[in-house]
Amino acid sequence: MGDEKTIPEQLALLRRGLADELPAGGLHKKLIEKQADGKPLRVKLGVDPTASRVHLGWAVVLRKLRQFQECGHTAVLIIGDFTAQVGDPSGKSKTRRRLSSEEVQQHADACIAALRRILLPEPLEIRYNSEWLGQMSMEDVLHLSASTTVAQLLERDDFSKRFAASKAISLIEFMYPLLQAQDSVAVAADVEIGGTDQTFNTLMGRHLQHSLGQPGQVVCTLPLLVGTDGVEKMSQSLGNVIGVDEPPNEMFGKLMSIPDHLIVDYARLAVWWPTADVEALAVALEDASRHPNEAKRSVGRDLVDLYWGTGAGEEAERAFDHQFKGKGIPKDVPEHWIETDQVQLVDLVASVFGVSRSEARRLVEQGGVKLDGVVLRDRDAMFAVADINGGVLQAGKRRFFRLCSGQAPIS
RNA sequence: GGCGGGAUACCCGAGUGGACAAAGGGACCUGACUGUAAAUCAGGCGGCAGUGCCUUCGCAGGUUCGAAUCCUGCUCCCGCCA
Repeated sequence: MGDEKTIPEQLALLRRGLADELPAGGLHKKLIEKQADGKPLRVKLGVDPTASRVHLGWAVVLRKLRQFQECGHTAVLIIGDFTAQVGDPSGKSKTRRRLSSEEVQQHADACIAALRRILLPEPLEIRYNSEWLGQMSMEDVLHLSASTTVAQLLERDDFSKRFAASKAISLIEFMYPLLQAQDSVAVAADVEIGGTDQTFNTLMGRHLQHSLGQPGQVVCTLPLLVGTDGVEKMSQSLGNVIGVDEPPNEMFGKLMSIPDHLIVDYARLAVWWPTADVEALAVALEDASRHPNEAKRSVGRDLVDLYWGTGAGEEAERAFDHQFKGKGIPKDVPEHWIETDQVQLVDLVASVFGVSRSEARRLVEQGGVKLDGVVLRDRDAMFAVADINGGVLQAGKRRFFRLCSGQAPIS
């Protein structure tokens, strides 16, 4: 499809934002080899459906995969339905809970839809690794195990740390890198993309390919995106994520709440500004010629545009200012229907926001509850529903519901 | 197979007969400040109730006026030696 990019052009794009390229210069070599054969690269990215939501952290590697697609290479997306049940120990200091196959299947379905938001439909190959891993016999497994040694596995940072600290390392975790390596063999990957926490696993793929006489894949690692808490890597279980399918206002708002020191990372890895722009931004923030708030807005607008189309960012920014700067009530507020005639404040708050009555009581006592912008402090207050019909009840800064009298229309 | 250690609220982690809904920290929530940033300060953080009640300290029993704390059995986890 369309105009071929030259190799230098490709490299400029493909190397953007990379944390590492292993072996150094390997990408260039691969491109030349493959071009000589007249074939595109097979670029592997494995995702384990351990979570149901695709967030900006995943998007980092997905975008990179897409960039390969844009250069005409084949994206080989591996859904780790088998490995998800094994549980990659990467970066974890403790053993991960194993998921059931039902959970994995659900997650996989939910994820694929979101993945397609980022990847191009062509050239794309989607494979499930149960296809080959699920078929292996004990003999195959033993054969696979023979390709590496305990000493090699212990080179992995988190393994060695845990080992040194007398923490548990289960055998199943030990196997994980081998399984992932087997994926590379199965799809004959030329390149594998992963986060920096995948360095060991991806190199194991290269190692295994070599020992089976396959050309070894080039490994491209990308920095891990730090989550909205500014400390941990973005991960659904830590609740510090921005989902790629979040509505524009949410997305923009969450981006505004990230710590300042992450602005540059997000510009580079979440919005993929060109390298020069990212560097200029970093300098401007450093010498204070650019205000962090303004820079963040700019990144936020671009982020929202990226997922919701040009113009969506500006709109989200306006809504943001209205809600938080102007302390206004947002435009689109979910409705909450009340079927009784009278309600007591605490009951109302509890049912509207879905919290316990104790929690509701606290909110009221601490001045966190407002009706149409007016603080309500009397926890015993009774309201005739007719009087508050159409009003907007607010808890804290960001929870809003429009009160409606009567029965909710069937949806 | 033997020996030892452990299981406390979302997480880490004190508590070894009453004053324990259970120290402390983190996360989180609310308020102030502000750029919905950071830092800081104040309050909160099982449930129900106008301060009293109910459920909670791996599970099941028991001792006691009274147990997270003592006893018995069980489950699970970890380490060390073999």
